[in-house]
This record gives sequence, structure tokens and C-alpha cells, in this order.
Amino acid sequence: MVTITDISRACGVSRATVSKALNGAPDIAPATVERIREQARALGYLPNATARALKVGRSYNIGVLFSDPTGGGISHEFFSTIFENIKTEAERLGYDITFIGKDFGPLSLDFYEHAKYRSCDGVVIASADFSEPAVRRLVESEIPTVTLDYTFEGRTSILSDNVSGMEQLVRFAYENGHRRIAFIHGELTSVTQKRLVSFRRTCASLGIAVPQEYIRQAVYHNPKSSGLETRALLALPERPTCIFFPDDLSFLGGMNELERNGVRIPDDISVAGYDGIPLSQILRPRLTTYRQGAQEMGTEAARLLVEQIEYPDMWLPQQVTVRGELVKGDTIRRIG
Amino acid sequence: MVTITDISRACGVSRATVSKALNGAPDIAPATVERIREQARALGYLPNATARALKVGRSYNIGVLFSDPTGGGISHEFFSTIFENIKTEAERLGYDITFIGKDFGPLSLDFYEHAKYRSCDGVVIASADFSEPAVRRLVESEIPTVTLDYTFEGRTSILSDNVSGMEQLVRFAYENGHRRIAFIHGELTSVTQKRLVSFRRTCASLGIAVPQEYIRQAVYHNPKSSGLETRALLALPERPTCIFFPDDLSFLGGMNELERNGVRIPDDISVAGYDGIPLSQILRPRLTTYRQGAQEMGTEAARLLVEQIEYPDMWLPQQVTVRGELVKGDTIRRIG
DNA sequence: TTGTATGCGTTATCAT
DNA sequence: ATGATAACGCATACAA
Repeated sequence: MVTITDISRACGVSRATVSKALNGAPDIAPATVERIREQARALGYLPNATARALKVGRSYNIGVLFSDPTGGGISHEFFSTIFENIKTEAERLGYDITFIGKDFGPLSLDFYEHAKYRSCDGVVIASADFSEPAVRRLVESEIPTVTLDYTFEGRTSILSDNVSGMEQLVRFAYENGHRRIAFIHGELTSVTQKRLVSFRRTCASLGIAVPQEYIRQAVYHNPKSSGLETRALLALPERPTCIFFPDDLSFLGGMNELERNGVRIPDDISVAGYDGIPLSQILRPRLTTYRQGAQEMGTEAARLLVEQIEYPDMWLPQQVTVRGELVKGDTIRRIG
Repeated sequence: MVTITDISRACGVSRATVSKALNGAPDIAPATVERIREQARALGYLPNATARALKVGRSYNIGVLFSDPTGGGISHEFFSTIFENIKTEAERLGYDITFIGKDFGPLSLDFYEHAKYRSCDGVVIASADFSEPAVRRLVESEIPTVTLDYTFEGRTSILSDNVSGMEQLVRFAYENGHRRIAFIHGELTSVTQKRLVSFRRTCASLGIAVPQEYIRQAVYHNPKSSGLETRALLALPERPTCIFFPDDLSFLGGMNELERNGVRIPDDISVAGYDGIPLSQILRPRLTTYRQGAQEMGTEAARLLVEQIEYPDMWLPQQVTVRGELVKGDTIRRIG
């Protein structure tokens, strides 16, 4: 391994001079700087991030937490898109990404300990069970964090516009003549709460009555679960004319159930998903859905975290809402 | 931050003693060890991986390279599954995961430099353009590597059983009476070569003639591209009775094209995918495909890399083939 | 403009 | 059984 000591010897200067020259300090003669840079290149010198981190107290390394309670985690397109963008933006800013998990090796570290152990400058909590004590501990610690789709008191968060998104979906269905709209939602997380309230509120403001049986709980990203609820909806004396699913993937479960019953989409029943993953637009008919701004969420998360790390004194926690967009698709049909 | 020095002061012993006690050295009095451990816990001490890495020359950190030339990278279920398992196994063994990318911050580092800069003990190359010089440089360096689905001379690799997988698919189609089988394959990577050769060889050994027009090139994970080739196949004077797609996702493109032409699956034409991602079994009819052992590939990659890192002297490069399994599904119909 | 000295937190060697 | 000391590679305050 080539170190600054090697360069200093090769150039006949001290290590301090080399360090300064390489870091662009203003008090080294231009000629010397040139000579040192040249040698560094010639020797194939690379700075050692570990040693630098130890010295300056910053690792230029940020942790990413993907601990999807409903399994999968990063394997869903929505999350992997977020991750890709966190990574790209972080690297652009000179930070590396380390995954923070539990059950770490022989030492069993929780999230906070793990992040600390690796000297992470900050952590993006991209998906987690926010009620878990280990998550709270991390968020309440001195480590800067940014949370996705959940807000902790006094902390920064990046939020998808769930209220607006659901409202747009409801209005779109309404404009197409639908008055009997069912909503199969996911587990009762804070995201679900927002969508649910927005669903109810928008329906109310449009004068749509929502029977209790039209609101059903399934499991996110679990097609089978949504399939069962779809079956239940089909068995009702008064079927809905439109069904909203928890997410695009869950819709597939409903789709199968509908097909099995000879119910055609969108001729016999209209449907909508949520997320707007690429898959939803590969399918035919194209799914009506709401595309969350996953790219922007990831980018913003990384950007704000780094900002918070680098300017801790002039930092205020903030909630950033990232707008998505309605994808009209072809699965909501005009009726009435 | 609580350091070893804090503990030494609290216990009235030297830092050396604390370090030894914490690391289970045999030459410290059991009573002292107990006292030190107790204090460490009481003070909330956490070892500092950075300092340790600097001292012992090992970071307990492995790099993961996901640089899918065809875009996406980790966003495909196949790769994200591999990644999840690399991560789980690595963490179990006490190693963390850092992503290795190009275009790193202000310094522009290539893969090798990036891994070196972060003192990675080794790198898993999970998806990359293997002809890229930057990849070669990494592989030919002193850093231990494990490659997935590609073998470099003298290096360890984890291979999916592409030859056997394709053979099983062909035989399955054959057993169901198919004699006119078309194969839409992906870009001509080494994986593609294996599947292609296996396809041709198996067909030959079964006495199936494969017209030139039945072999078509599309792009992996690109439904549209496979859709176009599907269209071309449908336009042939003598249509195939069965179409193999490059992968499960690509099949969706073909599916749309078939539907648009009123060709029903599997009544009018049989199809098969490749990969066996969960999505393939959510669809109806369930896709006939070959499920690659993604979990095991990830786990093995991490395991072998760590082995290589920890026992460099008794290490021999090896090629491990991970078997997958035929998923019969419902899209290949018995004919003839 | 350059160099000397020191320390970040840890482990390893060698005395005691 | 325990401790003093040095070293890993780097950056910085201060001296020259």
C-alpha cells in the first residue's frame, strides 16, 4: 500500500507537506504541489478513508436501513428505486453507503450500535417498523437521520404525497362515473392511515357513501391477501364498480381472482393500484395507479442527510413532501 | 464516544489490559476480565471498527458491485434476492456491506480504487459488464473477489446451472409434444452463450430441427424488445408451437404481443421464461420457467469470499455451480 | 514555505 | 497477570 510517507520520501519532503499538497492547502509552493501530485500519481497513491476517518472524526459513510417488516425490503421495485437514488446521490456527494442491519455477527448490535460501530455520519431509514424500540433508539440518538414516509418529532423526513395521491385517484374514479368505490388497504401504518383518511374525506366531499364492507384490510405486497379481499367484495350483494388496491403488486392477486370469476377488467369492474412501478405499465391493460416519486425521494433523502451532516449548526429538521403523479392507465373505465 | 481509555480509567487498569480483556486474551485474570466487561457494558462501550481496521489491516467490510450494464441492476427481483442473501450471510459472519460504484464524488475512482479507498477486504461482483477494463482491473488486483455467473482465470465464481436449466426446459417442452421451439435470447453475454449452446445441443440430441429464424436476439429485462421478436415469430410462415423468453420479465412483453394478436397462452401457443422470480408464479396462468438458485448464489458468494479472506494461504479458486429447479407452471401445454 | 510533533482508538510486542 | 510503548495512515496546530 502506497502511503503519504512513500510520497514524502520520493519527493524529499515531509509527510505534512505531502498531506497539505494533496488536500490543496494554500501554503505550499505551486511547484512543490505539482511535484508531489505527480509522484502520487506515479506511485498509484490512494488516500486511506479509514485513517482519514479516524483522524477527522468523519467517515464519509452513511448507513441505510432497509428492514421491511413485511419481508422483502429492497426486493420491491419501489424500494429498490429509492435505494438506487440514495446511492447515486450519496456517491455524487462523496459518501459511501453501508447497510445497517440487526443480528450483526458475533456481537449482536442493534441499529444504533451498528451505525455507531461503523462510524456512520448519518443514516437513512428507508423502510422499517417505526414502532420498534431499536428504530426509536437510533432516531433519538445523536446520529443524524432522515426517515422515509414517517415523521419523528424534531427529525427530517421525506414524505410521499399520500393524501393528495389518494385524492387524485378518488376524483379520477368519480369523474369516470364511479360511485361505488371499494378500498383494499394495507396494514395500518401511518402511510395507510393517510391514504385511508384521504379516501374517506374525498369520498365525503364528493357525496359518495362508503359502506363499511367496502373498506377492507389486506397486506402490502401480498397478492394472495388482496385476492381474498377481492373475493369478499365480489360476494357482496351490491358489488363495487371500482376497487382500489394497496399497491400495484397486490393488484395482481385481485386480478387473478377477478379472472377466475369471469369478471373482466375494466369492462365489468374498474381497478386501481398504487406506486406506479414499471411493471404496472407493462401489463395490459395498463394499470391505473399513482406513481410515487421514488427517484426524487431517494435523492432528496441523501441530499438532506448530507446537508445535515455537513452543516449541523445551521440545520433545521424539515418535512419534505415529494409529489407523485396520477397514471391514468386503462383500468378505470367510464361508466354511468 | 466511550473508548477503551474511558474503561481503563474507570477500572484503574491500562488500556492494553482492557483491550485484551475485551478480546478474550488468555492472560488476564478472570476477575479482572469480569470487572472490565461490566464497566464496558455500564458505560455503553462500542468498539470502533475504524480504529481497529487501521490497526489490524482488516476492515471486516466487503464491497458489492452491482453495475448492470442493461440498467436497473438491483431493481430486478433476481438480483435483489442475490443481494439480500449476500448481505445476510456477510453480516452473519461479521462483515458489513459497502456498495462499490464508479463516479465516486470529487475523486473519480474506478472500481478497484474505490474498493481500495474503503479498505474492502474483498468484493463480490454481482452484476457487471465483465469486458469492462475497470472490472478486469479489480479482478486482477490483489483484492479477493468472487464473481457471479462469470469466471475469470484463477478466480472464484458462483455459477447458475445455465446449461442444465436450459436443457430441462427444452426436454420439458419436448415431452409435451413440442417440436417447433423458438428461443428469444438476451444480449450475447457468457450466460447467454451457455443457454444458447445448451438449447441447440439439447434440440439436436432430441432430433429437433431449429430453423435459423427461431433463434432471435432481444434484450434482457426489456419486455418491449421481446415483444418485437415475438411479433416477428408470429409473422413466420411456420410459427413455433413454443417460445422461450430471455427471462420472466421479458415474457410480459411477449404476452402482450400475443394477446394483441388473439393468440392465447397456452391454448394457441406455449411459452417459458427464465429466472423463476416470484412474479412469474403470481401471474395466471403460472409461467413455466426455470428458477435459478438466487438465494444460494448470494449466500455462497459471501461465504466463499469470507473464507478466501480469512484463510488466504489455504485457498484455491473454485467454480461453484448452484442448481436451480424447473418450475412447470401452466404455460407449456401438451400438444400433438 | 516547509517541517515537527501530536493524536484519532485500537492492538501487538515486549517488559515487568 | 499487567503495563508501557509503539504503530496503523492521516491531518493539523504550531514552530521554524
